Amino acid sequence: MTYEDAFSALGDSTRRQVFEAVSDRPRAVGELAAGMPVSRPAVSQHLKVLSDAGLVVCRTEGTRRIYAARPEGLAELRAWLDRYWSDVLERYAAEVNEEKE
Amino acid sequence: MTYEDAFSALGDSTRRQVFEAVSDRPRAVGELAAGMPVSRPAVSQHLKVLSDAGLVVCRTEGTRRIYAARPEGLAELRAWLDRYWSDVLERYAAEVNEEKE
DNA sequence: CATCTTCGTAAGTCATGCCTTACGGTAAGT
DNA sequence: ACTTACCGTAAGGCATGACTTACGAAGATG
Repeated sequence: MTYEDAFSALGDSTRRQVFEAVSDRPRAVGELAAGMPVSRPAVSQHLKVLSDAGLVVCRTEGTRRIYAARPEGLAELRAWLDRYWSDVLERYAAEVNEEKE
Repeated sequence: MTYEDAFSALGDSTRRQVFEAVSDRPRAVGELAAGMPVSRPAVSQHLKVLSDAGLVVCRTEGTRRIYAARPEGLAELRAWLDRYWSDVLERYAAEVNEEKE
């Protein structure tokens, strides 16, 4: 939902791995778990966190759940980071100027 | 150092708060701890993590350690996110096209 | 209808890491 | 030199959360 949720969600290494896998292309839960060192339920739980953070979406296909990356989720994070980055640069420049006086 | 370190570091809520405080303007450790609900050593430990991740830098001023945000750290994260975002968009567009066939 | 596949959730275990108190070290002031 | 201010680190307690196994639900298959 917010950039904070995105940071918290992507803060975990395994969860980043899951997110990168579904970013490559949409995948089912079992397919994701097959390429990872953790169990399928663990992947399911990670997907729930990513979903709550608005980073992935899910569609049902028979008995399978296909998860895909949600571009808007990354966009929020990107927007925040862009604004924050320019703020930091501004204040950084101001600091350097003060230093010179 | 890498974008992964940045994500891990900013994944914690308290640490984000510390980082945002030093982004506003450079501050000493005690000054940071004064405006936060945790102890000074806790802030010190968070600053170490942020420093290892390349997100903050430190200069000594008498007995005080002044911490400041490091723009390059955010830049790395931003660069990764930009590239990653465009990749996701590409693949997302490709998915939509396949869906239409 | 029976079975198999695929998955989410519950319950419990266990490790990660966040926080605290205690201590030592360096620099400035008197 | 002694005291004070400021900080990093060590050690330990403790909560959060990541992981596992077990179970039940929903759809496909025969």
